[in-house]
Amino acid sequence: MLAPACVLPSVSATSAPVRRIAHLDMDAFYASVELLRYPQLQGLPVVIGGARRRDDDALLSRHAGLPLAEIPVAEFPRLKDYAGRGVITTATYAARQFGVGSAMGLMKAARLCPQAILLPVDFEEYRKYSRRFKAVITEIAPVMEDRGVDEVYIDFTEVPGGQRDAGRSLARLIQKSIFDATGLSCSIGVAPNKLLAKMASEFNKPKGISVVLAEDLQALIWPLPCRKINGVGPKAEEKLKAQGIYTIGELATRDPAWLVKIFGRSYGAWLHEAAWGRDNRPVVTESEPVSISRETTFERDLHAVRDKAELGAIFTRLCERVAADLRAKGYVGRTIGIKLRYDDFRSITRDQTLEQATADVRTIRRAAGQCLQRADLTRRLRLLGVRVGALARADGSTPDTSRKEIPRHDPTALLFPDA
DNA sequence: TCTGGGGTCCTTTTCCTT
DNA sequence: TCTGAAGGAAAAGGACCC
Repeated sequence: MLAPACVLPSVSATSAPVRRIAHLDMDAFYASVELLRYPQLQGLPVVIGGARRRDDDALLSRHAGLPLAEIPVAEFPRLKDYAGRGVITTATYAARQFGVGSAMGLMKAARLCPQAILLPVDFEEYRKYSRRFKAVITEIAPVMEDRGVDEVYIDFTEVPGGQRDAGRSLARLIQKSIFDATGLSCSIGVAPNKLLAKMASEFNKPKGISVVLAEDLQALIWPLPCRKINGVGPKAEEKLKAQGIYTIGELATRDPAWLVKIFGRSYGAWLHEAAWGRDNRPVVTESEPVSISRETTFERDLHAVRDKAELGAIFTRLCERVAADLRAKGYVGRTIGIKLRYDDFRSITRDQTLEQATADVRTIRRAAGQCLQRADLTRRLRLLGVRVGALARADGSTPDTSRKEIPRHDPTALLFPDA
C-alpha cells in the first residue's frame, strides 16, 4: 500500500535519486566454469593452474569423442604427477581444506594434497562465460564498468526499479538472470559508491546480496581490517600495522595530515577518504588500453650467452605475439619495453620511445633488442617480457564516449508481477 | 621451497632544455 | 664555460588488482 506523494515531501520530483552503485563478483568463477564442463568433479579437490595448455591436455585427446561429462574421474591428471614450474590460479573449496590456495607453487601444493585433480587454465572458455554474464547485465542495467573477467560495477541509480528496497530487487533480478543464462552464481554488494560496494559484495559470499548504506559505515565497515579496502595491499597493511592501525575504524580516527606525512600526499589523503567511506569515482563504461604486453616464465632459468638460441627464439615469439595482439585490437604504440626477471626473482624493465607508433614485429623486435642490450645479462633469467605502451588507435579514430541509454520500463517488475 | 600473466596507476629518478 | 634552478618528458621501479 503506497502512501500518497503529498505526505512524502522528501521524495519530490526535484530531489535527485540516491546514488546506488553495485559491485558484482562471480562466485569461484574459473572453478565453477570447469565444473559446468566436468560435473563429475563436483565436491572433489580440484586445482586450476600450471603451465600446461588445454590444447596439449593428454586427457582430452585420449577421450576424444567421449562427452567431457563422462570422462571417468580416475582418468584426470593428479597434482602429484605434475613436474615443473607454475602456481595455482584457483582451487575448489574441497582443495582449500588441504591448505592449498591461489598463488601457491604447484610443487608445494602437491605435497599438501597429492591426489588433487589438476586442470589447466582455459582463459578462452572463461572469457566466453564472461561475455555472456556481462551481456545479461547490460540488458538490464546498461551503465556497467568492466573490472576484469569475473567482476563489474553497475550504476543502479537511474535504472527504473534500481532504488526499490535500496537496490536489493535489481540485484536479485540480475543474480537470477545470470544464473538462468549461464548456470553460474554471483555475489552483489550495493552501496553509495564503488569503494563500499566492493566491500559489501564480499559480505555474503556465495550467492549473497548485501546493502551498505551511508549510515552503516561505523557498524559494518569500521570493524574490518584495513586490508579489506580495495587499494590496501600487503605492503600498506604492514606499514599501517607498524603504526598500530589494524581496523578501518582506527584508520578513520587518524589525523589526515599525519597520514599524509607517513604515506605521502596522494596515498595518505586517499587512505583517510577511504576510511570514511568517501569515493566519488564514476562507473566508467568505456576505457582504452594503456599498454599491451606478453611475458613468459621459462621451464628452467636461461643464460643470455649459453642459451642464446633458445632465448632468441622466445624473444622473437613474444614480439610476434605482442604485434599480433596490437593488430587484433587495432592499436599501435610508441613506447617499446622489455621486462626481465633474474634467477633471484629481482625484476627490471627497460623501455624506449620511438618517433612513430608501430605494430610492426620487426620494429618492435629491433627496439626491444636495444632495450635488452641496456640490461645486465650476466645473471641467469627466469622470465622475459615484451611490452608496447603509449597506445593510439591504429586508424586514428577516437573512442566512442556516448552515454548509455537507460531503459524506461522497470525490469524488477518481473520479480513482482503483482506490484 | 617457491613465487603466473596481464594489466593500471603512482612515485622517484634521470636526462634534457631553457 | 661553468653553475644552478626549474620544468617536462621519458625511464625505472614498485604497489596493487584480477
